[in-house]
Amino acid sequence: MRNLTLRQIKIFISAAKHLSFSRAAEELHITGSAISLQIKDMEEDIGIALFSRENRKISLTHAGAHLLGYAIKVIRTLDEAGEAMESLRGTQAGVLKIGLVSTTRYFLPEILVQFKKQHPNIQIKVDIKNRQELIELLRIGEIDVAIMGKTPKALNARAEPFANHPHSFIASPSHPLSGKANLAPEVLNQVEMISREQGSGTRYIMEKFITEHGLSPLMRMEISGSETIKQTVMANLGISFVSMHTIGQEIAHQQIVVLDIQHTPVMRVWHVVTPNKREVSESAEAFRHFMLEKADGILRELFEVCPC
Amino acid sequence: MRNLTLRQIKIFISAAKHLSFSRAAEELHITGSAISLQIKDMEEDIGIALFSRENRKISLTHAGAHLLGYAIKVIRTLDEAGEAMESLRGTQAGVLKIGLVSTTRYFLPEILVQFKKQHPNIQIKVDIKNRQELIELLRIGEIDVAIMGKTPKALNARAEPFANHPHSFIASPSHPLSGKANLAPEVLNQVEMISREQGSGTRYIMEKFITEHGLSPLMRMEISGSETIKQTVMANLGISFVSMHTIGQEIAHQQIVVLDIQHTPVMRVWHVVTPNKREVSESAEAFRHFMLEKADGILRELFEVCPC
DNA sequence: CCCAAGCATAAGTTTTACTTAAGGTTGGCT
DNA sequence: AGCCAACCTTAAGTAAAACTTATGCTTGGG
Repeated sequence: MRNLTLRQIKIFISAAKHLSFSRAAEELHITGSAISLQIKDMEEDIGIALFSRENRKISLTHAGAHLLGYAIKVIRTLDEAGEAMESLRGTQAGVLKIGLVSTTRYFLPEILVQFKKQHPNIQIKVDIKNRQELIELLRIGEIDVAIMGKTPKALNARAEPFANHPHSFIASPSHPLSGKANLAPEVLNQVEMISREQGSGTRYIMEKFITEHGLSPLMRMEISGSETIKQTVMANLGISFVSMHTIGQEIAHQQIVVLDIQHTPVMRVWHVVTPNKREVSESAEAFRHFMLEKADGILRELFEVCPC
Repeated sequence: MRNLTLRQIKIFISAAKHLSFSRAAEELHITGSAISLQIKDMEEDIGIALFSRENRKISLTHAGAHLLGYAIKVIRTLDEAGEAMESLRGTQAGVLKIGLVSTTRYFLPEILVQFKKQHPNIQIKVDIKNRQELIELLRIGEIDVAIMGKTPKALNARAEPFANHPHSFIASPSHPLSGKANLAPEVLNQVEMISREQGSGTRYIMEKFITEHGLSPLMRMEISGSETIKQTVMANLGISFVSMHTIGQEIAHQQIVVLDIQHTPVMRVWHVVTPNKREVSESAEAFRHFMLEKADGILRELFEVCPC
C-alpha cells in the first residue's frame, strides 16, 4: 500500500463507479490504457485483484468493494480539507492595491466582487492607468499587482497568463456584412472602418491584422475610447475592431454583432503581473492565486457569446 | 487542492511533525530541496501558506495546523485500508505448488510458515528439484512458482529478484585462518579446500572466484551435499566455499566461522520465477507478492550474521 | 461471420519528482 | 566582533512516473 497515489485512488473510484475502464477514461479525460495500467499497478502494489475481468466487462472483487469504501473516505476528507482551506483564505486581512488597464473595466468589477466574497477582510484599492504607468507603479511598490495584456519586458516582474483575450471586427446588425458566415478578410476592403486612437493596444492589433492580410479599408474616423466607438458602430457609421471583453452587453442586447471573418477572433492573452521579489504581500498572493484559478471561468461566463 | 498528491501529504505531515524541513528530509531519505519544493507546490496549489519561515526555523500557520488534522486522517484511512486488504489476502484459498532448489531448504521453511500465517487457506505443496527440472515443471504447469538462483534463459517465464545470496569461504574456528581480518585471496594458495561436486552451482561460483584471482588451493576432497561439507569443515579437514544461507545455525553456535577474505562474500541473487502467461493462479500471485515484499526481511533476520 | 467495444501490452513521449550545486540568512561559538 | 555551520531557497540537470499512440486479443451482437 505504500506506493499508492491519490491519482490511482481517483482512477480506481471512477472505474469502480462506472464498472468500466472506458467510462472512467472518458470521465478523467485520459486514455483507456492509462486506466488499465494504473489499476494494474494498484493491484500489484496491494497484492490482490480489485477488479475481475470477465469478457467485455469488469466487476469489483470482494477486496475491490472493500477498498472503494476507504477510497471514498480519503477523497471526502480531502474535499473537507479543501473547504476548510478555502474558508481560511477568507480570514486573511490586508490592503490590496491593484493596477488595471482601462479595458479591464468591463469584467474586472465582477471578478473583484467574487474575490471579495472569498476574502471579505481584504481591502481593495484600484488604479486605472496605461500599461507603462502600471509597470512603473509596480516597480516602486505603489501597487501590489497589475492586470494587463502585453507582458512587461523588464524581468523583475512575473507575468502569468490567466485568460485568452479575443479581438474581432464588429458592426451594427443592419450593416451589410452582418450575419454572413465565414467571410474572407478581403471583404474589409473599401469598407468604412472606425479605428481607435494611435497608441492604443487595440489599434496596434488591428493594424497588424490589416497589414498581414494586405487589406485597405477606408479609415475615415479615429475615435478615442471604446464607449464612443461602440456608439458610433451602433449608429451604423462603420465597422470597428475591439476587444470582445468590451462588448458583452451590446452583444447580449443585439445592438452589435461580431463579424464572422476568417482568422478572427485575433487572440491575445491577459496576464496577472506581480513584482518578482521575495516579499509579495499575502493579499497580493491571494489575488494572484484567485485570478489564475477563477478568472478564466468568470470571463467565459460573462462573455459566453464569444467563441474562445 | 486538485493537484495535491499523497506524497506531498506525507511530506507535509513529516515536516509538520518535526517542525523542520531538514528533519523531514532525513526521515523520508530525500534531500531538503525536495521537501522545500514539494511544500512550496502544496502552498501554491492550496493558495495559502502552510508554514511561516522565520529565520532558521519554521512553524505551522493557522491554515497549516488545520490541514495537518485532515492530512493525518487521510493517512490513517489509508492505513486502515491497508490492513483490511492484508486480511482479505488471507481469505484467499487454493492450492499452491512451489518448486525449490535444494539450497533453499535452510530458509524456505521459515518463509512458508509466515506465508501460511497470512494466507491460512492456501494449501502448499513443495517439490525439491534441481534448476533444470524446475524450469521444465514450470513449463508444463506442474508447479505454479519456483525459487532459484540463476534465472532461466527461456523468456516465457518472469524471474524477479527478491534477495541477495552471499557465498563465502568457511572454516573451523580452530583453523589457522580463522579470526584473521581482511585476508588477501592469496592466503588460499596451498590451503586444503573441500569442494562441492561438479555441476553444483556453488562449485561453479567458487571456481570462478579461484580463477579470477589466479589462486591454487589444494583441492583434495570433493563432497556432494552441503550437510556433509559442513561436517567435514567442522572436523577441520579443510576450508570450503558455501552459500551463507546454508550455515545460519553453525555460525550462531560458533561451530563454523566465515573467513574474512577480500572480495567476499561473492554476491548472487535469489529469484521468484513464475510462468509468463496470462493466467497465474491467485495463490501463486499471492506467493510471488509475498516473496517480493517480505522474503528479503525474513532472510536478513535469519542470517543477520552475514554482512549483506 | 464479421465488426465494434472493451481491456491488455509495448514502445515512445511528456511531466513530475528528485538530486546536485550554489546562494542567502542568522544564531551561536570563540 | 567575525566566522562557521545549520537551515531554507532556487536553478538546472537527471531519473522516474504517468500518459499516449499504436497494436493485439477476445467476445457479444448485428
